[in-house]
Amino acid sequence: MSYDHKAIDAKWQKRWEDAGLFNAKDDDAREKFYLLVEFPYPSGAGLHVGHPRSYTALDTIARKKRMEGKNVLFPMGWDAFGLPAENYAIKTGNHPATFTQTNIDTFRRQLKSMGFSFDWSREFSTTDPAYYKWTQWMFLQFFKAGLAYKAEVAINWCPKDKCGLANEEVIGGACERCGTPVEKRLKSQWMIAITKYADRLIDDLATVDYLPKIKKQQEDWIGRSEGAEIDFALCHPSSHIVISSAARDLIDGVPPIVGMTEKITVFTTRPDTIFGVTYVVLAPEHPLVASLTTDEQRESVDAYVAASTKKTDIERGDDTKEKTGVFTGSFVTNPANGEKVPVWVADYVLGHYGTGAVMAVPQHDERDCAFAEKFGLPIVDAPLLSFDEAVTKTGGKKTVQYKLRDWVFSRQRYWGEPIPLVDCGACGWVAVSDADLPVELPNVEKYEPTDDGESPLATIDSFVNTKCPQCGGDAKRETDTMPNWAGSSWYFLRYIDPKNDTAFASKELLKQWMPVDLYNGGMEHTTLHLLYSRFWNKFLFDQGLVPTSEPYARRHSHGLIMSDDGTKMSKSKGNVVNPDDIVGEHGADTFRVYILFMGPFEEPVPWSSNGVIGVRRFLDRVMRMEELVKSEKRPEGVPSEVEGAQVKSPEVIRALHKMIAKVTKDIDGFSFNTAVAAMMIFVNEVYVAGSIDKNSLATFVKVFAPFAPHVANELWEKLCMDGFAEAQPWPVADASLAADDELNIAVQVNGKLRGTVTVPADIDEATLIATAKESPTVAKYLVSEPTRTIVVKGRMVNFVL
RNA sequence: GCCGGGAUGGUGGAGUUGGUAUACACGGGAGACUUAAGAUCUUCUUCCCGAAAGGGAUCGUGGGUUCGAGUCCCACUCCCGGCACCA
Repeated sequence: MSYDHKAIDAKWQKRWEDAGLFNAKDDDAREKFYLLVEFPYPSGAGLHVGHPRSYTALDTIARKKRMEGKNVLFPMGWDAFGLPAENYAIKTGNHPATFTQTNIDTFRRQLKSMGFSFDWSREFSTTDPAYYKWTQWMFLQFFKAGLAYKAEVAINWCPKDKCGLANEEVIGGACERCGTPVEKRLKSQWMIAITKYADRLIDDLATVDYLPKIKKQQEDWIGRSEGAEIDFALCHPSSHIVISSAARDLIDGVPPIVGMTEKITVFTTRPDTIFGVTYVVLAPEHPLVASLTTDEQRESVDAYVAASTKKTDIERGDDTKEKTGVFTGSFVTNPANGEKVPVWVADYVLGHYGTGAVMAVPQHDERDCAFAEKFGLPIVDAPLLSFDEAVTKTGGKKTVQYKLRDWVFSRQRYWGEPIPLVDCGACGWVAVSDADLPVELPNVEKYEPTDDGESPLATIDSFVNTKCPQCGGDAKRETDTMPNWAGSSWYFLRYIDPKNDTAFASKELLKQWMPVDLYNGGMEHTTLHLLYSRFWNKFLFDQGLVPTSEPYARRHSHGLIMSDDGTKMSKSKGNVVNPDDIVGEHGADTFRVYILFMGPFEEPVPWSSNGVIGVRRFLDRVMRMEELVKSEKRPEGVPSEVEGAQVKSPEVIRALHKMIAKVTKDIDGFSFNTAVAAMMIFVNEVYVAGSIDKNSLATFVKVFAPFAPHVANELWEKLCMDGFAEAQPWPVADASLAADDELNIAVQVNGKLRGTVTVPADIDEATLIATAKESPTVAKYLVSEPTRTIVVKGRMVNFVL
């Protein structure tokens, strides 16, 4: 017999919704628990089986937490700005909002069909003007605090998407979305000074409970290294050294040089190797390159710099290729020993890191060594100083450098939040006043970026031309939009107070609900969304707008669901599993339990259609347990007046309490696969016993409810119990009822298993040893008296001869 | 190259602070029920030898520590992820 999943799924989903069972309560004496899953981008393809892995796991936790008496906030919404909707709009001419709305409706229907206990009353989309009003408002707080600034920078440019990319969106030198190699392009962009928070973003990791690999990845991405800046004076400062301000601005991260420069400042983490310096290298972008180049060398240096700037990051980053470079003709003095060393230009030195100049120590650095060998530069074996000695001797200063760069916040696209700033000839960049927020996206005829790489908003005169909020004069709006990471950087705050139109959320409610107690998401967001949102929250905290410095108390992460052949599911390969098919054919609970059972939550696991069928069989078995209540045979000696259904089997009771203990522990430890196995073992025990009393079955149903809520409630109702299964308190295991009265003890001779003995659980050691010795399979190996006997309580006896 | 994480039956995976390796499930075999199929139930299923009793081997490879190692240590091979000329 197979249960009717379609009827049962629909019946309980409707009842939950009608009862508002999963809505979080704002004024509630119970302890709060805020669970968060990454809200999806509602793509046209619909929900992928990968999405629900995270949702199912946290839904199970949410349901258990409610049963444990917590006031649970478990919301869902839509991260809906982004390129796919825009590309669709470009192709079809339809507004991306229409497409997005259709997709949201599909996603919502799919999520509801799985019975997730989201609080749908708090749903919103980042594309709602009532939401992005506050995204814009927050951007203005960055702007007013001086953390948002416009800069002419060499940005990562994707020629296919015609769009600038943040450092974090470039994977191996290629566009994260389309894989096109990114180019460098000089562009005026809005930046946010995330680097100002670099130290806190690292140091505060000590205050949160993240998986170690997540912490590590964030630390490495921020890439703090401690070293020193050391000046190398020019040997022949000449009057032709003039630094144009334009040249200085070319370099991101290099502070403007004041006055005449007669030195090169390098950054090194190894000042102790200063005596081994045999040359100094400037990045091709370094502002001193032009002025340091002598007339004899000018032609070759100019050609080299021109060639380097044309290279993509992939070409330049290829460290397997031979090093290239060229001599400038100038020399500097080693401040430690007065030695004269040549200055070279080479693109293995990066313009954006440190000072864009390095002291080369071929003896201690592989790259310097390769370069020195290629160009015949000396390699000297010199004595080492201590770090501090070296800094003092060279007159250098200790500094810290980061790999993290400021966040490029401008996108030249349509489907994003407009940056709410206007450019006034008289006042410069001015914030749109709060009363005029949101700056809504205007309708455009063409959604494509312009050929010179401007946002399509630039073509809408009625949008662009405006008045300055400060002086009232003619001004022009910024036409760039925000990256799609903007809306997701603070969405966890909006769930707390989603309808508020006077603030992004009320302070009282923020204080009540923050921080997020448990946040689960993909590892791929560790250096993007997770870092951005931590930074964003820290900034709001500094502004006194949110109550906690860290947004997420705990961060966990799930593995990918792979195709059954172990490769990634992809549309092009046609091996994508549609959750609708599984839910339609086997029901929501089969889908949920399979997702949890298929493998360890943190690991990637292949999808198996057979595994799904196995889970469905299990659910059918669970549903049929009800028959075992009615058909129980009364054991010998039990008086007839005891109601048959209430006769308790000690084996079942013991199995029940073992199962409760195991499942409780496993949910808390994210071991959902073994929790499911524990419930299967219990059900198997019940079938072996051939009967179960009603109370025990009801207890099982409560434990089962967070995993398979539809089947659990149906069974709950069949047992004539009142209310919802998930409205019951979470069962507590009784250790005394779970304890075995007899134990199987392994008996070893010289560490080799030679037999087992079954003994009473409370046996004393001497009796146990005696029993073990007499065991027939063991006795024959005991050719002499043991020199040593090792007893592990409740487990084994080992005789050492 | 550097930094993480892995490697357990035909398959996905369990394996406590070092203490009966292979739980649970899939797949497969045999049987019951059925006109039959499916479903369900019973049962076997790490490998090798053996009719069985039993014995031997086994957690990527090779060493080590220990009464005892999947688990700890050393070296190596392969796989997955992250970073990648960051001085």
